[in-house]
Amino acid sequence: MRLIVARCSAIYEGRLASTLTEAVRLIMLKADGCVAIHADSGAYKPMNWMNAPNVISEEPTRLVVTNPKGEQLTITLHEVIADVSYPLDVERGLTLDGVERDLQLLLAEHPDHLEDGLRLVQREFRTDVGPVDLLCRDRDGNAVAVEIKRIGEIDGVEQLTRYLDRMERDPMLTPVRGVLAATIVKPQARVLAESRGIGWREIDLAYLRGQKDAQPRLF
Amino acid sequence: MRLIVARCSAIYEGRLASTLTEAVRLIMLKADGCVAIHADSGAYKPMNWMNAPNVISEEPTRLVVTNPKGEQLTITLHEVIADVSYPLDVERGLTLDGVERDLQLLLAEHPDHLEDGLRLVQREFRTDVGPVDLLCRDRDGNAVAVEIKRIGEIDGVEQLTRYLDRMERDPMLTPVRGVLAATIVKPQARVLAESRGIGWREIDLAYLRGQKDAQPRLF
DNA sequence: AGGTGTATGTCGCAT
DNA sequence: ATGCGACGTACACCT
Repeated sequence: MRLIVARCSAIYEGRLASTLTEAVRLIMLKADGCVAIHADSGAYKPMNWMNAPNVISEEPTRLVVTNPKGEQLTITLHEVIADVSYPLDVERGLTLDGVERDLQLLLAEHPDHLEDGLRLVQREFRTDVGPVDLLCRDRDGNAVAVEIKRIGEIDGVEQLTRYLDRMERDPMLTPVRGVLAATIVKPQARVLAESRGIGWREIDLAYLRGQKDAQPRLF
Repeated sequence: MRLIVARCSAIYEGRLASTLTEAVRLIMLKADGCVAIHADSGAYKPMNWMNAPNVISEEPTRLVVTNPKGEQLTITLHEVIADVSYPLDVERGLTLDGVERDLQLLLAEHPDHLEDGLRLVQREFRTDVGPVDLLCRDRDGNAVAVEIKRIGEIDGVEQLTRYLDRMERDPMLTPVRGVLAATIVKPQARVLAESRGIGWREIDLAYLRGQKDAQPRLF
């Protein structure tokens, strides 16, 4: 990891064009060839950046970064204030918990949390427009397709609509109902879902976890 | 901008939970209170981060970052290799060129570039499933909904279809035609649009810009 | 390599 | 603040 603090300007030309006027900023050059120009605000997004792989050409007052797609970032160094390098460890240590996959596994274990009497048939049921998160049967034996999102938005309703459209054509499945399940279902997604006869349900992740923890003790 | 290179571990608890095992990484502390932990790969995304505003509590071997939403990042410092600070300039210098907003403003000024006799009624016309980029009337006085994209893909057709579906129900608007406008309209988007009776049009951004520059000289 | 779906997305702009 | 759409989205995973 090489860190350059410099008064610099920059031009990016690629998917769009941008110019960055002269100011003191941090330039990060990572071991994999990534380059990022950071200002003193905004943790996530650099002012300009180039993802690996890149070819970096270093001249006395310029850094020219080019990638195979033909995008180019040209950094002009007007005054270098610091230029230091440190070897960092190769990364392997990040684990996440609480993403959509976790929701899916929990609901697969407790489909009745969505609707009384619901039974799981298959997780990741394949259609030719993509996999449905959960295929279930309700208490009457009718098919129910469940689309799971961390946050339920219009996209999720569209996705589920495409699945339902395909599944309705399968005589083994039709009629199929759809349910959008998410920790939060946004208002516009509710409106769209309802207008299409699709159900929606907000999931209490903590409660579901409680169920999971409690279950083994019951037997 | 404070830069700490340290052998560290971290725990994030917020929208989800994550743990980061011990390794040498860069910790960025920005002037606005943002914090990011960067590994030596991936220009864009830190391993962990906290966006402003934050409260940062510094102890001898720990940094605890808390935001008003209750999210928390706890960084344990096992060995500090470097800890330096630099004052950076306040940022003001980034300009972009060629994005959707430009297209929208230009087409709002020159709706007739889309179709002869087209007049603008409203930009960002609101429906309950989101705003339509341009609401226009054609030479016969019928409503035309225009969805603008930099690159026209299937998503744009889906979006416009949703708007049209809602707008058709409004007696003040119906019948409504749809037009997808983009600098490039991809083949699949053309096919889907046509199959739904939606028009599409490729926009010459340079020509539109010329129009804009030329216009004042005409009067 | 290209397409699809997720994201602690972030960011800007609207109500 | 919340809602919503765009983004040089990035990124992982699949065919």
